[in-house]
Amino acid sequence: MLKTFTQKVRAVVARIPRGEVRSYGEVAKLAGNKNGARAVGSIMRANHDPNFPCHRVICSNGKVGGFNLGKEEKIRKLRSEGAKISGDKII
DNA sequence: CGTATGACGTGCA
DNA sequence: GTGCACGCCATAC
Repeated sequence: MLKTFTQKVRAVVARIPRGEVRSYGEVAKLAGNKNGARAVGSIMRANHDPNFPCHRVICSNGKVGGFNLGKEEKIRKLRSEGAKISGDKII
């Protein structure tokens, strides 16, 4: 039973289809807090699960945002899944 | 409980 | 497009 914001966020991010991306704000909204974009970032940063697709969460402006292993690695993963990226921005 | 920090978002110059 | 200030939320101490 998902009741905490963190758990909901994890569930939402886990549902993101391969090759697709979702902004922190969108995830936060789907999780219940439309203004919890920053909280989502904190949760993602705290998560260390390599099996968790936290790399599919980007900024609302199209930027890839950040990543524990470096944004370059994040971009590489997204590209591997079929996402279109120009520089550090999603197309 | 209060403060500081951070993988954000929006508005404005 | 770029840079800065403010607001928002979760977590660590």
